[in-house]
Amino acid sequence: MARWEPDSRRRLHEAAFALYAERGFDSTTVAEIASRAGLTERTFFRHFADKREVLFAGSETFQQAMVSAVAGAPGSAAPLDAVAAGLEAAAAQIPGRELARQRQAIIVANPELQERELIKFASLSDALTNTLRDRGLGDPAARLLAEAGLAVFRVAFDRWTDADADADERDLPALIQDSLAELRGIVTEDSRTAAAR
Amino acid sequence: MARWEPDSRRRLHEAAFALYAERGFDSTTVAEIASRAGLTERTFFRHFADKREVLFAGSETFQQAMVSAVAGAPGSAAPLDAVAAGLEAAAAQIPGRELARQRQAIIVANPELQERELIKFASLSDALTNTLRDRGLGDPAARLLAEAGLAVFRVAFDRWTDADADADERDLPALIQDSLAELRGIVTEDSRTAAAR
DNA sequence: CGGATGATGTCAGTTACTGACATCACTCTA
DNA sequence: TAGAGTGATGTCAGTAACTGACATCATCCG
Repeated sequence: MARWEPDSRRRLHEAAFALYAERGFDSTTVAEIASRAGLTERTFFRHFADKREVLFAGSETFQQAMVSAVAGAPGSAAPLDAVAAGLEAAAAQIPGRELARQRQAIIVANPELQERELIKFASLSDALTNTLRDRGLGDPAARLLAEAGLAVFRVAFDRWTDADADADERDLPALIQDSLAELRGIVTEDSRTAAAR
Repeated sequence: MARWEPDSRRRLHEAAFALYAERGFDSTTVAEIASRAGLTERTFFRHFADKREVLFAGSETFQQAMVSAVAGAPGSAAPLDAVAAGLEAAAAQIPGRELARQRQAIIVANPELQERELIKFASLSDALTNTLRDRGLGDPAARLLAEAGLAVFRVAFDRWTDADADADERDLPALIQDSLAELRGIVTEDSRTAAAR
């Protein structure tokens, strides 16, 4: 028999997520999380930098998927199409809608968690900007496109999680395409029409 | 003689700022701040919600100045001009360049402080979006303009603080105008020119 | 003159997080 | 195959952010 059960990190993650969902983030102590996972508090902090980081565990993978897809898009592809590929690749990293919904509910209920989410998005934006620069984009264009792309993702993601659970809704990739089409519409639209909005 | 020295909050603010600048944010304890201000730790937390909030003390005033100026711009003014007025009014709230520089140095050295700054900007963005909606702007337009306006502010502010201290540089309002002009240029530019950047 | 007020002090407690060291199944090597 | 490493975990003590409850006492107001 192994000295330790093998999946400490996964068990900690599941325990934390469940407790945050049940009692709320603030009312959950790290000691309780560790205890439910059959481990100690000290071990929790060996796997996660802090109490918040549990909810952002997949973020490196997420960022990596996005960046790789953008970098790997054909050189002939338009910048916005490369970004679209990145968004879809990132979306594929997200597990299931119900989990995403629960996670989002935990985050919006707590300002500290919103702060953490904001800095994760900022890091994503930086990485995406650099990747677009590597594709030959100029300085303001790369940053603007990165920000716009992430805005598209956020809009699509919010629609996906806000959708009524009972209705069988469109999936995330489809919503990303929709949102992207809206962005194209707004940007392409001539200025007289835009001013009338 | 008064029972308490009158400016507790100001003294705490000055003490905290000085210590953060000298030793860094992490290496400063609230007990030290309170002690330098001639007060107790408990009193610190009566004036500031947490250790970070000291560095964002003016943010409500800042936001108020910006929102008021945008709301008070003549109804005939173009949305972007109303935003420009807001940015200048907000800039007027900023004390001096040397203080701003020191503050920025403290913040960029610490991720927790960057998180806090991000959420302050998010709040600013929400307020600005709502104000623009009140002026009759549509839904995606208001948000986009708010974000673009704040981006302009950030660019101008960074230039202002990064400028060599010895050279007598342009002031913040002038840099805001410059940055705004660049935004107008990028947005107005026809798409063939933009693609070549 | 006396009670209400409000900013501060005091104190005890909780909890996130850290560093140092011990443990012990497993593995690799001589 | 013995014995030295390795690595994930446990144990323990400590620091510091933050909170709640209650005391104090100059000032203000009736």
